[in-house]
Amino acid sequence: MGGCKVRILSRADFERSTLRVARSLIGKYLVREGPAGVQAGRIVEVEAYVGLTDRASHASRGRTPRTDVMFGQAGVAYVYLVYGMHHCFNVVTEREGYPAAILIRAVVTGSPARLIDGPGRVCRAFGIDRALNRMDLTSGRELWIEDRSERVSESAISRLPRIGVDYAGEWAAKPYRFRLNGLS
DNA sequence: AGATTGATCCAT
DNA sequence: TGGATCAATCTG
Repeated sequence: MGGCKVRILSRADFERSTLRVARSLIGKYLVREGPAGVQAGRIVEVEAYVGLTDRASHASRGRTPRTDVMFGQAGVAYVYLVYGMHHCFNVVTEREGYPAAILIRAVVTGSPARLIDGPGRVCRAFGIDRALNRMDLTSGRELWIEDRSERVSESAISRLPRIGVDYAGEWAAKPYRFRLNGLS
């Protein structure tokens, strides 16, 4: 088939408004090149964490050893351990000095296709852990995101409140979660 | 609903 | 230095 271009997302793709990048990540592909070979998953759910004032964001309490990566260069991985057990994978966005990132919450992968629903499950399935924290996702090595020229219409995406951030007051209700409609 | 698990952060 | 907290998941 002609016209089916594949492009690895570049720094410039991530150096934009986090909400817009989050929206655009739906339908892109997370690709992991590891010891077990190459795996790819179609991204179907993400959450945006935007700036110092976003009380749901780890960065809302300032720049610390953990959140430092969120203040850094866009297109870099932010991977952390939550509840002592599960890893969560994020992509850093926006200009340097502005803390923001997008959590990858669900992908569809494999044949037959199966939904991997939940950030901890995504990391487990793709072998992502803190060893990949601060990795440059634009290098085309180990971990990156591909645009495979699949258009996803606005009407195919729901905007919902983020999960597990009830502590964040009014910020908990903001529709910063983007999910593809029609998933099981 | 309750247990799990350990890094992180801040106040004691 | 101690302890509350946590962007989750599994089992019942």
